[in-house]
Amino acid sequence: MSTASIQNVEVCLPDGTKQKHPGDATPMDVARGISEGLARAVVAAEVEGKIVDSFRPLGELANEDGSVPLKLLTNRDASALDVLRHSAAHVMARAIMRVYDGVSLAFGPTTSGGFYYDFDLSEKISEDDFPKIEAEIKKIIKAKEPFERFVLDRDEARKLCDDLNQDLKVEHIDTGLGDQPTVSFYRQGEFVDLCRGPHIPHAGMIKAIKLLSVAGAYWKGDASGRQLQRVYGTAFFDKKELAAYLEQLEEARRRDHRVLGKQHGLFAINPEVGQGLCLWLPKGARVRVALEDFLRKELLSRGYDPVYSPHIGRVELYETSGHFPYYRDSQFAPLFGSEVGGLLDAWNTRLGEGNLSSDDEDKLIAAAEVFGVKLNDYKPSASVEAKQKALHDWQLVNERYLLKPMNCPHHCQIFAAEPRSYRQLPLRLFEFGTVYRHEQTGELNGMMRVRGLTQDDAHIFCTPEQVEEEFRATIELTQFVLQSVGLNDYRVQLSLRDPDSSKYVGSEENWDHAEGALRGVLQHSGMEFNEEPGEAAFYGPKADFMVRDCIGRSWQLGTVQLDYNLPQRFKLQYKGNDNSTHQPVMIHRAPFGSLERFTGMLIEHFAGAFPMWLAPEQIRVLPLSDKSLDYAVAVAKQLDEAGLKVTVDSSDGKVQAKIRNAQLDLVNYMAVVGPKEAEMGHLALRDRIDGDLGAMPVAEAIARLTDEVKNRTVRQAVKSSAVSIAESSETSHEY
RNA sequence: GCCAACGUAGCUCAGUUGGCAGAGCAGCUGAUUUGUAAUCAGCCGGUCGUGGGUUCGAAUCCCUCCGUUGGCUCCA
Repeated sequence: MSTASIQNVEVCLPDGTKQKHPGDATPMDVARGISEGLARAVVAAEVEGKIVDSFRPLGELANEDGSVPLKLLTNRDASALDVLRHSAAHVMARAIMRVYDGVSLAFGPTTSGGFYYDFDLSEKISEDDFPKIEAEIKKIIKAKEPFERFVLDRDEARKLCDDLNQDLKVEHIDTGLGDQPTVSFYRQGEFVDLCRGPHIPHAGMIKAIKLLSVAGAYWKGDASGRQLQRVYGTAFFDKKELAAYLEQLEEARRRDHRVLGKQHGLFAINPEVGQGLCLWLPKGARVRVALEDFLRKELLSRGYDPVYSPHIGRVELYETSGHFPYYRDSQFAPLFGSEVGGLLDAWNTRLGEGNLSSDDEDKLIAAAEVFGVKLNDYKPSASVEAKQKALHDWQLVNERYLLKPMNCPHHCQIFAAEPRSYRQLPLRLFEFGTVYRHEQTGELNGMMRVRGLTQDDAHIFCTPEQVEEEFRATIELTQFVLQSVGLNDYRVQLSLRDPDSSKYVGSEENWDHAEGALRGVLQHSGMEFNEEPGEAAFYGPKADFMVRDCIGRSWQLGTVQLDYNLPQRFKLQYKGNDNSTHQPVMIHRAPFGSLERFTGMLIEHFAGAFPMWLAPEQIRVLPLSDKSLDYAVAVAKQLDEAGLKVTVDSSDGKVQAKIRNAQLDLVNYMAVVGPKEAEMGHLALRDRIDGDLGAMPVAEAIARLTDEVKNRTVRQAVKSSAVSIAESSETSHEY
C-alpha cells in the first residue's frame, strides 16, 4: 500500500463503476458523492478483504497503480457489526475512565456476542455501577463525536502512552508490538487509545448498547500474571436486535440444565457427596440408559467387542501411557498401598523440583524410619536421579494406585492380554468407562464439567492400512448418533499439534502420518472442517465434533483421535501375514464424549422436554376419579407390557389439575380414563405438544406410541422464542 | 487455582436504620369423586451455609472456611 497521501486515485466500486478522486478524499466522501443517505449509513469500508475506516484517506489505501477496489460497508454487512462493537468497547472504556480514577487500559476486542474491555484499577467495578457507566455511555453517544485515527512511530507512541499513564499499553508496545515500526491510535474526545481499528465514523451510530457482566481476567492470558477486571457488553445497530439478543440469553437461562435437572429430578450434585460428583436420579438415569442401550446395540452391530475394566489401576500403568506425569495436577492423588506412600511421593516431587534442603532430607529419612521404612539404596550423597530411582523402586514394591483418569491404558492391556494376529484386526473394544479427574474448582459446572464422568469410550486397534477405513467408519458412526437425537447442525474441528511446542509425545514421523490420515479422510468425506494447530491431545491429533443446538450455541461433543504413540509406549504388537511382528495403530473415539456432558447438553437442547425415545416418563395415565383407578392401573399394565415408561396419577383431585401437573412435568403423553373409556376398552390420548387427540382403543395408542419410540422421532416441543442472530466473525482486535 | 458476586423452609423468593424469621408452591391430614393446564380447609416445615468477632441484642455489620454462580486459566 502506498503511503503517499496526495495523489489522484481511481476508485472501483463493486458494481464496476470507476471514479477519480483526490488522494485525501475518504470512502465517506465517495459515499457522499453517491447519496447523503448512503453517507449516513456507511460504517466502514472494505479494500481487498481488509476492513478500514470510512475516514481513511484513499491515497493510503491505493495500490501501486493508484487504484482502490472499494466496498462501502453499511449496517447491513455482517462485518460492520464487529466494527461497531469494537467502537462500543472504546466508548465503554471512555465512560469507565470518567467514573473511576486510575484506570489502566488493557485490551478491548469483540467476541461472537459482543465485546469486552480489560481494565486494571484498584477500585472494584460492580454491576451495581452499570447504570452509572451506561449513563456516561449515553452522553458520549449523544455527543456523536467522531473517531480520529493517527499514526506514531514507536518512540512517540511509547511516550504518549507513558504520558497518559497507560503502563499496560507501554508494556504492550515494548513486547507484543516489538516488531512494528509505527502503531496507530484512535482519539474520541478526551479518550485516546492505542488501537489497530477500524472504527465507526462517530459514536452516534451505536443505537443499542448494554453492559452485561464483570469478571476477572488475566493480563495476556497468563495465569501467573496480574488479574484485571473485564467488563462484558454488547452493541447493535438496532434496539430490536439488542432486545432479541437479550431474549436469546434469557432463553439460554431458562434452559439451564442445572435448573431443569433439579426441577425435573434428573440429576443432583451436592457437597455432601463431593464437588463435581454427579448423582443420576431415577429420571435422569432413564435418559442415560436409553442413550447407552441405543449406542451399545449400534456398536455391537458394527463389530465392536464390549469390555470392562476397573476404576483404579497401578500408577505405573499411567506412567507408561504418560497420563500420570502429564496430568498430575488434575488427577486425584494416588492411593498408596503403604501409609508412608504419600510421604515418599512428596519427597520424590521435592527432589525433582530441586528444593529439598539436606536438613529436610535427613528429617524425611528419619521419618521414614519411624514407619519402619529402610531405604538402603538411598544415599544422600548420590545424584538426584539415583535418589529418585531409589524412592521409585520402593514405590514399585509398595503399590500406588490411581483413580482411572483414562480408559485407554486398560484397553491397551486388554489388547496385550493375548498374542495378536493381523487376522483379529481391527479389534474394536468398547466400554462405558467411568474416569475421574480433579478439575479445578472454578471449572466445575453442573453436568458439563464434573470430576467423575463416564465416557462412551472405545479403542480400535488396527493395521496402518486399515486406519483410513476405520476412521471413516467412526466419523460415520458419530454422524449417525448425532442425527438420532436430532442434532443436524455441526462441523468438525481438526486439532493438530503446535509444531513449536514440546508438550507432545512421539516422533515427527508418527505425527505426520496421523495428521495426514485424518485430513485425508475429512477432505474425502466432503464434510465442513477447520484446522486448529495446537489443539491436539498430547499423544495424537483429533477430530472434534462441534455441535450447534436449537438456540444456536456450540458444544464440543464427540471426538475421534488417531494415535501412533500409545501402542509404542505399551509395546503392542501383532503378527502380520509376513510372519513378522508389527505395531498396531490406535483410534480413540467417543461419539457422545461423556454421558454427563451429552445429557446436560440434551437437557438444554430440548429444554427438558425429551423426545419419546429418550423420555424418562413417556405416558401418564390420569383416572378421572378414584372410581376409574382400577381401570387406569389395568391400562398402565398394558402400556408397561408394551415397553412404554408409564406411571399412574392416583392423586386426589380434578383431572384438570392432573393434566396441568403432567404438562409441567413434560410427560410426552397423557391417557385420560373415565367410565366411558373403561366401558369401551379405550383411553383418551393427550399429546404434550398438540393437546387432546380423542379417545381410541388402548392397542391403537400403544401402536402409535411404540412407533414413535422405534423411529426415534424428534419433535421439538419447546420452541425457542428467540430470534436467531447471525454471529459476527470470530476475529478479534489485538489492541 | 485466580478475580468478583451470592448463600433465608424440599423449591422459588420477601425480610425496613441491627430489635420476636415470613409468603407461594411442594409435602402431610381431612373433606371433595371430578372430562383436557390449578377444588377447599387445616397442619408440618428454618441453629438464616460453617466457625469466630463487634454489640445489651446479628439473617442484617466485620473476619475465616465451605459451597454456588459469572468469567479467567486448564481441559487426556
